[in-house]
Amino acid sequence: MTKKIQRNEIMDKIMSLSKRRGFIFQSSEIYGGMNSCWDYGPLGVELKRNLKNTWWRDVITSRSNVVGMDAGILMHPKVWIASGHVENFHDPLVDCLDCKTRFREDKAPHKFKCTKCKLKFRVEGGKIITNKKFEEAFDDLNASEVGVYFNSDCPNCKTESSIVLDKIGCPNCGSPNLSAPKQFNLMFKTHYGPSEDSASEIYLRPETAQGIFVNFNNVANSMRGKLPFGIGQIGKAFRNEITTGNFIFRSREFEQMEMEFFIKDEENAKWYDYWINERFEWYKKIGIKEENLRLRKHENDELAHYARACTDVEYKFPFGWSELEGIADRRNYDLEQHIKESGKKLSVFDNDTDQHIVPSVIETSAGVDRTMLTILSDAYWEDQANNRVVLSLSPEIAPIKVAVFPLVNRDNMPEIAEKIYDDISKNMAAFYDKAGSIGRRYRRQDEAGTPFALTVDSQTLEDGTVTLRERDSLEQTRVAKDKVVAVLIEKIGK
RNA sequence: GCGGGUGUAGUUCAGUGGUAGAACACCAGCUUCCCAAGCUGGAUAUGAGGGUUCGAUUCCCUUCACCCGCUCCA
Repeated sequence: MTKKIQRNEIMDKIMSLSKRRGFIFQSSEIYGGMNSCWDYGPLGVELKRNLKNTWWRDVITSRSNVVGMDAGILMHPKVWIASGHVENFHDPLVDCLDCKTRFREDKAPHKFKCTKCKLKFRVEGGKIITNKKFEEAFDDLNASEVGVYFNSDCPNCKTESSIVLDKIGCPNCGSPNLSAPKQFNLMFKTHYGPSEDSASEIYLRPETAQGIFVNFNNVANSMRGKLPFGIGQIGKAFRNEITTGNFIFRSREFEQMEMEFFIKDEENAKWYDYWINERFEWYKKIGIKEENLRLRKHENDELAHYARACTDVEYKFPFGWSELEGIADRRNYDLEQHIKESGKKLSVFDNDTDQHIVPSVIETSAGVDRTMLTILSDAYWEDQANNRVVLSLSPEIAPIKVAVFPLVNRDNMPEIAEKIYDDISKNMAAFYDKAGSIGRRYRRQDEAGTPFALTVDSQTLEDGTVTLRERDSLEQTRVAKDKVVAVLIEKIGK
């Protein structure tokens, strides 16, 4: 109980800080807001850009065998037929009319019977289970649509509307009193063309990955790709989620950082392990505390049908452990699907075997916004001893690297400080502030996550050194003002 | 979408069927030689729409948003 209250408090504090300091605002706030849509403010956008740049550098440009690309959000409708999203990207949900819980219909055990003949069967996990005597009766029925059996005709004796629910059902209260299942398609539809009636209906992409797969030949040819090689991409994706929430954790418009690493199928285990490790280490590298990170391997029953294996990087959010990134062994499912649908060859020539092969793929799929929330939650702390709120962002991703202050607004200190600020801001994101007491200005920057502050004081007038103050330790050292850029660059470590 | 809770300033909260208040934050000035000090002044709010009423921020209805749960995933 107390735990729950504490959790909410931390999320509330992060949300409030995000707004106060200009990290994240609610979308369209002056019109009452948009359900789980969020905008990034001045500090948020810098943090996000730094995050994406770090990913781009560490996954793409620092590797000789990975390249980037940027596909459009709008794609040919057939892409989503091939990928399986049109057919599979929806959830049939049922409401219990008694206890009001909603659940996926195929997750609840259903038992049906015919009121005339002796037919009884149950539907569990998308499969019809019956005794052998009645097996043939079910040839034409689709086991995944449990709802169709309510009041349906008996497939055995053909009596009309004779099938009733025998036993159910609601995984929560056990009641058989359920609503008809509703289908929720999770893809955003829109019209491609200015006139709605003549325009074709297309989708906003629900993931960035397919933009990579459909460009496989283009990229492989232009970069002369030899296995193994990867293609990465950062971009927006859209899903009409049934439930959203937890601040920016799950929203309908979100940004992904995805990389498809194409390999020979027999090397799948090696590269799968390799990327799990790489990606896990990356989160530590951007400053996330190791004790708040873990890997979770998917059980066989939660794997997508095409996936051989999947492991999530999870973070311990204030609301609990949740997924940040999935590393999946997708075999060559996606390329094969596009080969089938488009009729084009999507393969590379393997010199070892003198054959064209359709490579398998290890996918790393990370959520930008989730990582943002991770960074903010992980960096947030309250320094009781010094009565301050601090975001301990790593210098590399901090929106502002250094703040420059005159200790007091006289004796030429503001002018000297402004000059230092001008020099620094040519090299990195800096911030100049002369308003209020020095302590207040330090506090403001602590909340913004600025790792360093430089203060011009009376000693500066004498010997040309300034105070360098570190955010987390509050330690102060003196640095010659013409060396600050070099010192800072070294401390930021880029 | 369903159930429960909540909407008052930038934030966190008071309060009232009759002029809406505080703290912190913010802005300007003074003061100030290193960690939210002080003084003076200032700007800013009842989520939206409708109803009842002489009068609604308060009561009622609708709607929107946020939080928690169900569920799902990046």
